[in-house]
Amino acid sequence: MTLRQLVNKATNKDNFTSLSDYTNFAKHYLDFIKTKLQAVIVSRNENNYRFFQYKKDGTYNVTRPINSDLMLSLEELTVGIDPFFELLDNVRDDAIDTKENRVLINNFIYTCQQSIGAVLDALPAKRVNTARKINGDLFERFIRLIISKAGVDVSDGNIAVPVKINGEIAFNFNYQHDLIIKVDDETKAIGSVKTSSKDRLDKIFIDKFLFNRLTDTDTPHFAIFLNDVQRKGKEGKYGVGATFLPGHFKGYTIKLNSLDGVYYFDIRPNMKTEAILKDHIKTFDHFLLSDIWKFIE
DNA sequence: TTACTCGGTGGCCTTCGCGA
DNA sequence: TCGCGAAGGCCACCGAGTAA
Repeated sequence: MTLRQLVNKATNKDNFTSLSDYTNFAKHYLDFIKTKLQAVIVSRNENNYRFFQYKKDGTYNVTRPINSDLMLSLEELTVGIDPFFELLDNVRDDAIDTKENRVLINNFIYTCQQSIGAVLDALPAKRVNTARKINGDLFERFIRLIISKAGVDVSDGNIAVPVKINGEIAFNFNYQHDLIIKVDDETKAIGSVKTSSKDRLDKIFIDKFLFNRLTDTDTPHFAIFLNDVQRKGKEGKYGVGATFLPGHFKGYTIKLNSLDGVYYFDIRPNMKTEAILKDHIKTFDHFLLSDIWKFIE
């Protein structure tokens, strides 16, 4: 596929309605980047990140940072497709829980999603906001498809919570949720899916606090993030900057309420070592192989 | 059909903190 | 005191949903 064809495909969300659509798109993109890039730029500050620069057909745009430790090659992705679908079908089987499968889950999903994001980075400057919106929506949809494939009833949508003043319903508080996990029509957990936590971390904590207070329930709330890095620097000096705010996370966790799960595909190093963070933040495989089943029990 | 609201993204800018 | 990188916040714009 040419870059133009990839961009045309990525900008139409109707092209992504099944898991196969995502894997096929990633295959085409990984095939493209093997030979048709202008350059691969290594991040100055964290060397495992790469930036792909397109040729003239992509107006020499430079992509978002791609974690080379997670991004699969075309060959690795192709070999991983059947095992990936098989493990989704048997995700509760103890035999599935191996180190290799956990790595496959995280890297496979990361690769498919970043393929879309990186293609959208080829859009001209005037369409960057379109690209951002589409990328976020497609990530949401991807995660819903994965959870659904694993056999869990999941949807998105609005939940209107009536707010009473002096015993009378005064107005409705509308929540738009990315993931609503249900069992027999009963909401068991609510999830947020975002490509990064940037500027939106606080809201997730506050949403849990208010929702449970208004509904007088203890509904679990969790969050799934793709990564928390963004490109920084100028031409020739590209690096990555973290967009995760550890102080805010710890503050809300300790002083408001902790979330019932926070999952990353591209987890930041400090999330694995810093107190409080390492107790509350895990990679996505933990969600799929264990935590989600606790929510629906 | 139109107007409006809400939630989504990542680049860019300012402020802060630390080391030389 | 200065310079640099990290941290934190602002912003523009888009798309979906909903009410009028």
